[in-house]
Amino acid sequence: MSHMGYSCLMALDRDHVLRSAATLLTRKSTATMDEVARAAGISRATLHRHFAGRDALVRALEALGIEECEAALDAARLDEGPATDAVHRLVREIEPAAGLLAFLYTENQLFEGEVQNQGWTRLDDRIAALFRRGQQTGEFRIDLTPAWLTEALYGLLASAAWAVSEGRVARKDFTHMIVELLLGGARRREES
Amino acid sequence: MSHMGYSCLMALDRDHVLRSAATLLTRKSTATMDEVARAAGISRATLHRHFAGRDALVRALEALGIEECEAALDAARLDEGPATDAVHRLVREIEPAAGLLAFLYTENQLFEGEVQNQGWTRLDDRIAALFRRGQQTGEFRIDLTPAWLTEALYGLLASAAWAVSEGRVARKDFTHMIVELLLGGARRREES
DNA sequence: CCCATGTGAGACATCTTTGTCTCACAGCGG
DNA sequence: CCGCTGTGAGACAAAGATGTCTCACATGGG
Repeated sequence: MSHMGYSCLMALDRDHVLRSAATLLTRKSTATMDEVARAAGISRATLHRHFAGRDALVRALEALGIEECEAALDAARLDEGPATDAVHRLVREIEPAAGLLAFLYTENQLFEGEVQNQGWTRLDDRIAALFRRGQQTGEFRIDLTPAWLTEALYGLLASAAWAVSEGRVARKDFTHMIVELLLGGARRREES
Repeated sequence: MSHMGYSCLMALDRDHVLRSAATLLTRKSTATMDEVARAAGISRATLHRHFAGRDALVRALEALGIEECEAALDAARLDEGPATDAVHRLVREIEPAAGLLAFLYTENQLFEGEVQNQGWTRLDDRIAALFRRGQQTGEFRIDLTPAWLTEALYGLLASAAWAVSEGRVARKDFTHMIVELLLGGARRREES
């Protein structure tokens, strides 16, 4: 059966292409289809055989980003233990996807009018639920809304991804910087 | 003298065009020159008479953004009083420019290779200096570098600007949300 | 009134990107 | 060896944005 060989190879290639595209577009969000193809080591024709067009590619990247985020959220076990620890696990798990996430986050600013991908709202809800849980257990303050904390998390992830890629901060500090700022803020804690 | 009438009108128009463009590009960063012109109530030809091309327009917007930030930093008197209060004043003063800033912040991610506008590094330095001062006075923790805090401030400003423009958070909470998260974090303070 | 200046409308060529198509070639299985 | 499949290279037209130019018009000052 040629079908099996076909679909397997295509699937592998498709995933490889997708990840190459993610890496490239993370750095240069305006990269052309030709550049994307070149970065994946294939020709533009073959790239078009995988993804009908640029829109399809971006939507596939969106699906990949959502998928990786969902996986990160699952791995972080947001429902278990103190919300504080859950946030820490979340950031640690989501770090590898931060670059892609930053690309999609800014990309989505253009889709203002269009339909919001259901996957994002689902992610938003899961993350916001974590913050809400932290508020209910008394770990988090209640004057900052879960929606804002979720948005802020995205912003910090994007900022940190860019800052790391430009060498302004060390990659190894990624999780620590985000978690500490998000949870603890810049103000020095009083010794208790 | 036709020169005076000319330059005065042009200067007024130019500023008006620039602010219209800022408003539009803040919402839709890929707006076309024609849309920019239409938004400013002028024709594409006239827009071209003010700004040689799209690059020139973006660079003028960059200059405007830098100028407004500098003004905000001046108005915030970063050197006076507790650093905590200075951060608060800074965010309050910079709020009107947050949308433009968000546009330029993401736009700058594309200029990775090119020369970094000296104006940005100057702003970065002034803001980082504020955080460093706060660390020296013992107000701020020292395990978060001034560079990261500066970057995080940009990220939070952009996130908040987008969240407000999409109605996910209330505009009146803008300053409070950013300042409280940046300084205090999400974790609830122990009652002292 | 007349003219200079700035403007709007639109035509136009150019450039870039995109999407489609064709053709030749390499690899692999039968 | 033959044929099938996927690929690369390139040509091609279409679309969109940009930059330039011309021309008619309005307006305001001399």
